Amino acid sequence: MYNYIYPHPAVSTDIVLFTIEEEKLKVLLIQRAADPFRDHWALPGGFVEIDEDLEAGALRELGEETGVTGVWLEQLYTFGRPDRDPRERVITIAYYALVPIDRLHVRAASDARDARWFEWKNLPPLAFDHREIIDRAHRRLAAKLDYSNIALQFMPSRFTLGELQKVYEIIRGEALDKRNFRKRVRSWGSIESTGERRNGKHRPARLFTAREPGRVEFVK
Amino acid sequence: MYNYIYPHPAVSTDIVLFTIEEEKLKVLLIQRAADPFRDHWALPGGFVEIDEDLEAGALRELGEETGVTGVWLEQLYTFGRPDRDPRERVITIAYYALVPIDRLHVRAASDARDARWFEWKNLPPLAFDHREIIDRAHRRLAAKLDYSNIALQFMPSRFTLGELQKVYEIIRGEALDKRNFRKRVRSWGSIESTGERRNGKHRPARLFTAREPGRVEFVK
DNA sequence: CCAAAAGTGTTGTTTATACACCCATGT
DNA sequence: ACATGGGTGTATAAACAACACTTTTGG
Repeated sequence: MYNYIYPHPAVSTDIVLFTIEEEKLKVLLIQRAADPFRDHWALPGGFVEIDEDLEAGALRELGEETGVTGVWLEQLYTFGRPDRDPRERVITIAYYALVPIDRLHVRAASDARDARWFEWKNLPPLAFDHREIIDRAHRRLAAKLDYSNIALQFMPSRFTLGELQKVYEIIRGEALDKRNFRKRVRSWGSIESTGERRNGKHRPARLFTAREPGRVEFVK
Repeated sequence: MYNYIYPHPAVSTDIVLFTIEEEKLKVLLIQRAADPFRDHWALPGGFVEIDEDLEAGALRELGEETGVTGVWLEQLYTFGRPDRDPRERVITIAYYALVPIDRLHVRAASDARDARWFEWKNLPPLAFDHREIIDRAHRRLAAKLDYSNIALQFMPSRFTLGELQKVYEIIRGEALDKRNFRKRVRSWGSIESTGERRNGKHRPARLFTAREPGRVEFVK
């Protein structure tokens, strides 16, 4: 039992984990096993331990609840409406993270009944204010496409320029010009050709790789 | 006395309040009257009340400690290193705020010995991780000058284009071209000429006013 | 009449956009 | 042979950057 002279809020982290699968932007949700909002879908997350850094807590919860580790993560916003949790005052520091197409080892675990990817365009009713959190994460992600190389976080270690363009088109919801797109990303200087080729059903495409895979930087 | 089964961190807000005075960018600091860091300078802020919205808490603390009210405010970042406060785990949601040159009614109050403006370039040693918070706020402010009309938050209700340009030059630390600057801000559409003129020591300047004074919006 | 800030357009450069055809492979 | 995505350059438009002189007031 822990005692305080003044009331303390609980503090949690929540993670909006995005990936791209089957040409759709998807968000990882877990099904709650306990009240409140039992059986509702919610963001992975949970209470911050008392000696744990916030980002470490977010990564730990993500790992425990979904088995996903080692992803790129950024603090999004802190949500603290007094009534956002019916149990007690809970302030949550929301993070968002991106996971490459090939790094999906999702399993349900701990206090989650189930963990599943949902299309961003077709989310179920969500617990708490998690819908608002996802909306804000999506706006941030879409904005960052314009001025950073964040999209590389969705790519496996080898990828084609066509695949990278597809990521943009899926998130932005509109087609882009192929030649202009290629000029743009190659001017970043943050990817390089491996010399290899991918054999698909058609003409083989050159494979590229990120020079600094974990690093998101501003580009123009 | 408040009891919890699991330990809860304390949660505070801190506010980086900027103004421009005597052609310098300044930050408001309070002198702590109590341990830890007694007599050190620190950001205004304090613990969030249990039923209080985060932004409301930040505004309340700002008012209590400095007498400043009704300013534009934006959430900056949440700082939560486990050892950032020697007393107990304290997670702080940092905000930054801008106050116009003419709206300074600063007084020390409540648990602050004193409240004073410090030049941003010449800050005293600060309590906690407040230096890091100020650095982040300054980076955000400088970045937002490029793609928003945030600088209008520094302006009184009537101002000249020369004064507005000065704000940019002070924060960016470099001179700007007058004609290009004027083209740029007038293309925003968010200021309008009042028809009045300001009589200074020299040729009178036209006075402008913000169309939506409290509103910060993206511009290109 | 001098000092000081206000006010005002044009030109060149860079950046962004629009646009169409041939290529290499698998079936 | 054909369907499919891969690969490439140029011309136009828009945005940005550089730049100098005249005006109006107070002292």
